[in-house]
Amino acid sequence: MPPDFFNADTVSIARSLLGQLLIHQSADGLAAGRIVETEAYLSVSDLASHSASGQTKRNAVMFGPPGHAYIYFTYGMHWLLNVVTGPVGAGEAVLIRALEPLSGVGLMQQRRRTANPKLLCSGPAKLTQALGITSDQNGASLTSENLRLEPATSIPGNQVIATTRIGIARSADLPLRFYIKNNLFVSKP
DNA sequence: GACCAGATTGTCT
DNA sequence: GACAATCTGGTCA
Repeated sequence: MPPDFFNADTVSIARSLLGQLLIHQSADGLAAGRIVETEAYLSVSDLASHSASGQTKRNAVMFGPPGHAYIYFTYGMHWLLNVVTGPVGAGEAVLIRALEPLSGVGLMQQRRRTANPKLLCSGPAKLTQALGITSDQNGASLTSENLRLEPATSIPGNQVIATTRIGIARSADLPLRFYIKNNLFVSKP
């Protein structure tokens, strides 16, 4: 994606990331998929966002330059990948929640220990495992050679479902989750 | 398909 | 010391 793609309105970016490609080249090989589900996390008005209570060591990347990867660890075992958005210091990001596997499916199957294509990337922790993304990539640019977002398909507005986000308690009523209508690879319809 | 418990650890109060 | 932007495998239907 062009670098200024990320210095824009977070909700617009969450919508327009649908259909684009996420690619990770690791020592084990290349794995890539098409983004089919995202969630926007905003600034002070959004109590579910990690940035809501100010900057800490953990969420520092979220307040840094847009277009970088904010990756954090949760539930004692899962890595979640976010795209930092908006101007520097905004503290906003888009969580990548699901991919449709495209390349390196064999590698994904190996990493996920399942052959079922629907179980490879249909959730935020599943896709990081399938692509081999961990804290090693925290703060990395998403326009770099090894880890990047690439433009692919543009999804028409009438094919995008907007609904409430998953797994949060505060600001749970905001319609900030977006996914491609009727897509088989979303985490939950 | 729906519901539920257990896993497991970094981060912040 | 509590909790977490989740997943899996179990039970029951």
